[in-house]
Amino acid sequence: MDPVPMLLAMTYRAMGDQFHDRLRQIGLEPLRPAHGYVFRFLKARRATTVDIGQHLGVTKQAAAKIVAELDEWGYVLREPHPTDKRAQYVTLTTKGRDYLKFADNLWSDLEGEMAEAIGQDTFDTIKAGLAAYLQHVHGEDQPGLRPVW
Amino acid sequence: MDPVPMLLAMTYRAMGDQFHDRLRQIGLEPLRPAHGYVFRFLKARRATTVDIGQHLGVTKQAAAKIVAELDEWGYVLREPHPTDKRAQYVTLTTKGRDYLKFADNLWSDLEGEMAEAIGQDTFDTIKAGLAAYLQHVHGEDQPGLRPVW
DNA sequence: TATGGTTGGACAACCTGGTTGACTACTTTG
DNA sequence: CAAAGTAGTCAACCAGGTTGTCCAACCATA
Repeated sequence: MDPVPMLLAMTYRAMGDQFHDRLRQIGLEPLRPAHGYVFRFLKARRATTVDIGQHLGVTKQAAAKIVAELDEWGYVLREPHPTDKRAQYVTLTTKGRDYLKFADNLWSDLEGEMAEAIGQDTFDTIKAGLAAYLQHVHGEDQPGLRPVW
Repeated sequence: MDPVPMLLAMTYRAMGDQFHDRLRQIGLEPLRPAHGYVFRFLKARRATTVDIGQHLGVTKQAAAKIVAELDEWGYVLREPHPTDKRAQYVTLTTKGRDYLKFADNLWSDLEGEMAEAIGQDTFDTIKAGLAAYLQHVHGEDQPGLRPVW
């Protein structure tokens, strides 16, 4: 039997490919995973480019490129920070929120299909088990590990 | 709760980081995941560069680069194909087999720690569940999806 | 058995998503 | 109020892939 990380990677790819294909079928431009992470992050909080880089675990320069793309495509916009003249808050536009909502629905469809294929109990155990493991290794704090230069 | 693919990715990264760190601690050069895939593939069969690319899901050119590295570092060697003068079989050296053995032990250590953290039953269910899901989406054949130009 | 299509491998140019490094403008702190 | 730290940008570079092209060898078939 393959070691768990290989199973994780293969499952991730299998689900990701399906996600991608269905977005394309519907004619929605398939953004990259990092964009999804950003949307999900911005949904819950106001954040600067540096915050986003921190969360993604990449440098602020890399984060800036991603934000610039999303801005250009109309998914986010940058507004001046109320108190810090250097900084900008990045916020989701309506287009961004709609995309996220759509993607979330699609993810739950795919999760549903997975649950159907392997059994709801098994599915639930997987989800809870992985979450518990992450809790165990990371404690409370989110992954963002690497320094943000 | 995060959608399953995010959990998969985060767990993958968490385990991978630990794997990487421990290899470094021991002073073994940490190869990239792709190299591990190649070792595991070569353990079971004799294969050409094209076969490897097929299995990794990358172009034969990309596969050739990886094989060239592994050759240079002494983990594999290329021998003439017995019947096809164009082709070469790529085979693991002793160094390659030792590395794989060591890595496999490390993986099972990490799996053991995961099982301890979340419970053996849960761990077993995750492993079997993911395997079942992959079986369901891919059928018998391994992932190698993209065309090998 | 000659021939035309296919395949393994190599070389080169290029693309993408990241990195480091340096710099400016602003903020925070001692 | 000076010194250290931080948000953001620009630019150069790097790694790991991609296309595109080619040659030599293979294979099917007429």
